[in-house]
Amino acid sequence: MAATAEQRVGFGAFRAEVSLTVEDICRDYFRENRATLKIKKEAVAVPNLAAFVNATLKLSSAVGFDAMSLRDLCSESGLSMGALYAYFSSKDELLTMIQRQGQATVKRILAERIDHIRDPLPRLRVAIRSHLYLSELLHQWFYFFFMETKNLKKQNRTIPIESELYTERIITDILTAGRDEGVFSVENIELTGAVIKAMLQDWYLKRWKYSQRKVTVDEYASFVEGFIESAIVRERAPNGGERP
Amino acid sequence: MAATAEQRVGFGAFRAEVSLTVEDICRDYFRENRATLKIKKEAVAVPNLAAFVNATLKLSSAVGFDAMSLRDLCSESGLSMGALYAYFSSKDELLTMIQRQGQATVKRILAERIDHIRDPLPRLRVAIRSHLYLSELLHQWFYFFFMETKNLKKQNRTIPIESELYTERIITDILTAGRDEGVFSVENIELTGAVIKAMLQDWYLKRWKYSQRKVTVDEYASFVEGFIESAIVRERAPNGGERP
DNA sequence: AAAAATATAGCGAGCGCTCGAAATATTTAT
DNA sequence: ATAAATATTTCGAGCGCTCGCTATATTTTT
Repeated sequence: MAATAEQRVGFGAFRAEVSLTVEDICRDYFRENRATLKIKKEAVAVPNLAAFVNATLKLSSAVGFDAMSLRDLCSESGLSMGALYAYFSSKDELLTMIQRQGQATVKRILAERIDHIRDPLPRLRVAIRSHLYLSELLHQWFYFFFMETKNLKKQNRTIPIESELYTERIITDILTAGRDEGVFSVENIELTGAVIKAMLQDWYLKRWKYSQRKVTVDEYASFVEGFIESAIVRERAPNGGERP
Repeated sequence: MAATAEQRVGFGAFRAEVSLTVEDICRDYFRENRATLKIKKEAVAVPNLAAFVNATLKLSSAVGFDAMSLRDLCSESGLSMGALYAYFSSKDELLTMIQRQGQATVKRILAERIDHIRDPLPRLRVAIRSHLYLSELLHQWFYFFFMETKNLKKQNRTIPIESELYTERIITDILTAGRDEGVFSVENIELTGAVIKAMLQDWYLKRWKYSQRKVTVDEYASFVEGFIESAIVRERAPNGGERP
């Protein structure tokens, strides 16, 4: 019961509320692409898609997408080469699917989380926490986005760039609103947004470091919040960095 | 004359003072490994090593080290497969050489730059600027360090990890000294060091973004300095963020 | 029995790497 | 000084292997 209660705040609450699995993301993909997919039955397709995606994320985080062979991928998935090519017409399509579905999911959830919050300070806090929590929940996806961008074909190169700028834009829009309302003191909004983004990214790029030091995502989130606020918040209330 | 004068401060001055070329780094490598290298004459070996290293950095920043074929590497270098294997016994040895020599060079220059500065605030400033300037000067090397770590064999995996922690340690040691002397107000030194490192890293990981926005390394350095100091410096002098 | 899904053997291409010969530079002999 | 002998460096075609991918046979579902 104590454990359940603890999960009602911070990352635990976030995880419970969004309840997002790889299968969910694959189901979206299946339903959006029913027409063109060779495999017709959802009950068969979705678990198999999830198996391929999970195996891809696992193997390519170990050796990189390029170095991952499709034979290894199939044996990790428990399926065959033939099955793989019934779902994806090429290795590149597999890569593109993971990129597109992942980015779209992240974008959707981020928007859902902050849309209803108006005041700049709480909005900034939720944006920061949501990004960190999402990257914790979908750690392998985030790592994949960053590391495998260079393997994308030209037509898809813009997706991760847009995604990077989209997230940064969320931050800078909040900073602008906060400055206009007089609650933030920000000299250079563009660069402030960039370094906030860098801090958020470090959480999934250096996971080995933080998990070795036993830093939790909630600790990191609180720290980053405090660090940013001490640099940009005009007047701090006595408990400015805390929430009830 | 005006251009020369401008180079006396910031990155221009740094570049002039350290005057570091790829050939210099290759010369170090040649002299340290004279005994085991097949090619004996320095005047022959050093330019050819530099040609291979330059070509490797260029091609692998475009497609990744793994995807770079040795045939492409040779034609980019203007030398043959046979020549390549007279200098490196395997593709992996080429990778290891670039990692080791690069990291050692960075470590050496960083130490040279800060060793003589005692007071925490100026020491922190020089550490931050030196790291940013070095990553600007050796941009391809830094990018290579980060992106190609996963391709290293297990025996060399510890090198980039040590290097990451070494740089972070330089920062956290300064923070600790500054706190002890009462000039810094830092609650969590470990995490503060980690996010400072993240900001330094962003400069070479997102070069496309900053060059597109026409942000210079000196502008970025000044901003990061100011951002960090507004979060950790106890009392700021009226011109606390500026230098004469 | 027909349709849908999966399994497997095999293809051409491109990979890292090797090796004997060719080219070049240096030393020795006359 | 010149030629011969030797040492050093460079070359590139070819080897074995694994890759992404496919054609076809087999199994499972309806």
